[in-house]
Amino acid sequence: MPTRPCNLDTKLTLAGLAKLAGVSASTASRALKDSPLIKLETRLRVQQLAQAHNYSVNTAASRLRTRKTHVVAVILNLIDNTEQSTTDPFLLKIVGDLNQALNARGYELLLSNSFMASDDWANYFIHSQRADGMIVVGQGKSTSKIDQAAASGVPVVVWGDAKTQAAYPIVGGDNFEGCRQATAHLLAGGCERVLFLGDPGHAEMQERHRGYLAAHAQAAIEPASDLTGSIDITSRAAYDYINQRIKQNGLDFDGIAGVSDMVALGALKALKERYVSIPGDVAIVGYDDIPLAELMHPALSTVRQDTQQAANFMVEQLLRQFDGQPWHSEVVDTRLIIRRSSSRARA
Amino acid sequence: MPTRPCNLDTKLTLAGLAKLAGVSASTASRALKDSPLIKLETRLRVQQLAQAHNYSVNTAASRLRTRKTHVVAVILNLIDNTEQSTTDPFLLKIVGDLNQALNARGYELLLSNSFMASDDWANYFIHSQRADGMIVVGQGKSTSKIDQAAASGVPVVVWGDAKTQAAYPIVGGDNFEGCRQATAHLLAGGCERVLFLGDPGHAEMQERHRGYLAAHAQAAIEPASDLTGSIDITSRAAYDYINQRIKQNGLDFDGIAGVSDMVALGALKALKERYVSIPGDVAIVGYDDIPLAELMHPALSTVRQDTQQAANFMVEQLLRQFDGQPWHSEVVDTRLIIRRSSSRARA
DNA sequence: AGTAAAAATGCAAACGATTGCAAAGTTTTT
DNA sequence: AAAAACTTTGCAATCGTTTGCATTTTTACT
Repeated sequence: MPTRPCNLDTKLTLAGLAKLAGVSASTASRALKDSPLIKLETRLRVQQLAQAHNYSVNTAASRLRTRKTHVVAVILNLIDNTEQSTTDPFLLKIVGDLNQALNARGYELLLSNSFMASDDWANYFIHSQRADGMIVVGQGKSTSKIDQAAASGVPVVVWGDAKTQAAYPIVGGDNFEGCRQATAHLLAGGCERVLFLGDPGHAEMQERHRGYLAAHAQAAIEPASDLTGSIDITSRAAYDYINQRIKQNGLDFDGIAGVSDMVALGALKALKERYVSIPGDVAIVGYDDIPLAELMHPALSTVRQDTQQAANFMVEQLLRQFDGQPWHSEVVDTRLIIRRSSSRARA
Repeated sequence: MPTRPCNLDTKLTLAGLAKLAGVSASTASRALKDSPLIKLETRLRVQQLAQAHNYSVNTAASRLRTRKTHVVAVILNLIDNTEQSTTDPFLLKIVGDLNQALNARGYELLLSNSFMASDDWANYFIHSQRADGMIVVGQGKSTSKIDQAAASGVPVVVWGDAKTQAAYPIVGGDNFEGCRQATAHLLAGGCERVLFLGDPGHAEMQERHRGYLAAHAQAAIEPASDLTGSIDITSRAAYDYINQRIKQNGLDFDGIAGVSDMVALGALKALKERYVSIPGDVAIVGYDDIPLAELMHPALSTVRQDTQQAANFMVEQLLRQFDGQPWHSEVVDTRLIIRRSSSRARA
C-alpha cells in the first residue's frame, strides 16, 4: 500500500522568514509577538509573510530558550487494582473540562495516568521540561507521589477533597455536605436503613462517609455499622456486593447512598434483576451526575459537582503558582439533584 | 495562604552530570542511552550518578536537536453543534486506550479537539514540533482538515470507517457489517418496522445505514423511507425524536437500530416513560458497548468494537509512517452483543 | 543646522542535548 | 618494541528561538 513522502525538510525557519522580510531574526521574532519595539509596518509585513509561508515557531527551540512549555500534565490518579479509568465517565468529563480551561488560557494538555508515568512525577514531567505544572485528578488512596512532587517545589493542583490540608491547592466538591444532603434526603423519604456504598479508604470518599454519618446524627438515627459497604468504586463491585449481600442477609436495607453514579448504577441493576422496586423498596442516590444518570429508569438521583467551574479553578490555581502568587484550595458548587430513584412521595 | 518556592533553579544539566562523573558531556549522553561505544563501567557510573541526583534530560533541548518529540497529538474531531464530547463515553474510552498503546511504545499523548486547535493542523502540531504525528478520532462530517494535513505530508491516522479511501490509514470497526448484523438480528426477532436512528451525513454512520439497508434486502423486506430518523448523535436528540415521533405517529415501529449506545439509551428512556415494553413492543440495539449498556434494565444489546486492538493498530500505522514504511487501513473486530433489550424469544 | 532624545533594528550569546569525526588510550600482532 | 587494530573518550558544531545590550535611524527641539 501507499507511502507518503514527508516533505518536512523544507521547513521554514525564523531566520529564513527574517531574510524574506529583509530584517534580522531578532526583529522577526519580536514582530511575530507584536512587540511594540518594532515598527507597526514591519510587524505587519513579517506577520503576513509568516502567514503566507505557513511559518510556525519551533516550540522545541522556544521552550528550550524560554524555559516555559505552556503545557500542563494532567495525571489520572487511578486506583491500582480497579480499572476505574476506562469505566468512569466522570474522570473523563473532568479531563474534557480541563482541556477546555487550559486551552482558554493558552496551555496544552499532556494526558497521563498514574500507571504510566514514572514514579517521580516532578522529575519526569517538570524537570525534564515536558510540562510547566501538573494537575492530578483524584487523590487516590495515598497522596505520597503527589506530596513528594509538591515537596520538590513543582506547581501542582489536585482534584480531590478540598478540606484536606496539603502543601498544594485542592479543588473539589463539598463531599461531606454533598453526601450529607443525599443521605438526609433518603432519611427524610422514610428510609430507615441506608447503605453506604464506597471505599472510605479514599480521602474524598471518607468525607462522603462522614457526611453520611452526620445526616444520621442530625436525624437522631444510629447507623448500624453493617450498613457501610466498603467496595471498589466500580459498578461491577457494587453489583456483586448487592447480590452477595441479598443472598446472605436478604434485603436488609431500604436506601443506598452511592459514592459514584457508577456504583449506584451497579447496585440498581442488581436490585432490578431481583425485582426490588425502586424507589419503593429501596431508594437510591448516586454521585457525579454522569450523563446517563438521567437516562436511567428510574432516573437516578445524584449529587452534581460543577466540573467546569472546578476546571477553571484548578487552572487558575496552577497559573498562580507559576507566577509565585499565593494559592488556596477551593470548594466548587455541589448540588443534590433529586430524580425518580429516590422520590418516594408520588405526585 | 501559602506560597511555595520553586527551587528549580538548581536543575542539574547534562554537563553538570558529566562533570560529576568526570567525563565529557558527550560521553555522559551516550552512557545514559546505553551506547555500546562507552565502556560498561563508565556507563554504569554515569547512570547511577544520574539516578542519585535526579537527573533527567531536558526534552526541549533533546527535541530541538533530534527533531523528534515522541509525542502524538490526539485530536477529538467533534461535530460542531453537538456536545458529543463530554457526553459520549465511547470517545473517551478510545482516548484511554490510545494513551495506553502510545505509552507502551514510548510516546506521550497530547490531547486536543477540533474546536481548540487552529485549523491548520499540520502547521500547528507538526511543523511547530509539538508532536511527531497525529491521530484523529472521528471523521466528522467533513474530512477536509484531515485531508489537508495529510496532503502536506504529516503522519496521520484516523479512527473512522476503514473502507473509506483516503491518503491516510483509517482504523475502525466494520460499520456496515456491524449494523447489518444488528438489524438482521432485529428482523429475525420478528421486527417488521425497524427504525434507524443516527446521522447518515457522517461517514461511519452512513456505512451503518448501508448495513441496515442490506439486512433488509437480505430479509426481502422493503424498509420504508420514513424509518430513517436522522438526528444528532446524542441521547438528548434521540429522546426528543422518539417523543416527537410517537406523539405524531403513535408507535409506528417495533425495533430500533441506534447508531450509538447513547442514542439507543435516549430512545430507551423515552419509550420506558411511555410504558412501551422492551423488547416486547420495541426491540433495541445500540452501538459501542459502553460500560453502562449492560447496566441498563433491560441490558442493552449493542455492537462492540475492539477499541484496544484499534488503538494498537492506529499507533502502529502511525509509527510506520514515521519510518516511511507503507501503511494500510485496518478493520478491527466487531461483534454483536445480544442482551435483553432485543431478546424476544424468552428461554 | 546641530544636538539630544526617542524609536527601530541588529549582534551575539545563551538554552541543553546530540553526534560525526578526531584524538587519546589500550590491546594485539609481528 | 614498534606498528597495527581496536576501544574509549572528547571536541565542537548544531538544532531554532529569544533577549540584553549596542547600534543605527528617525524625530524633536533649540
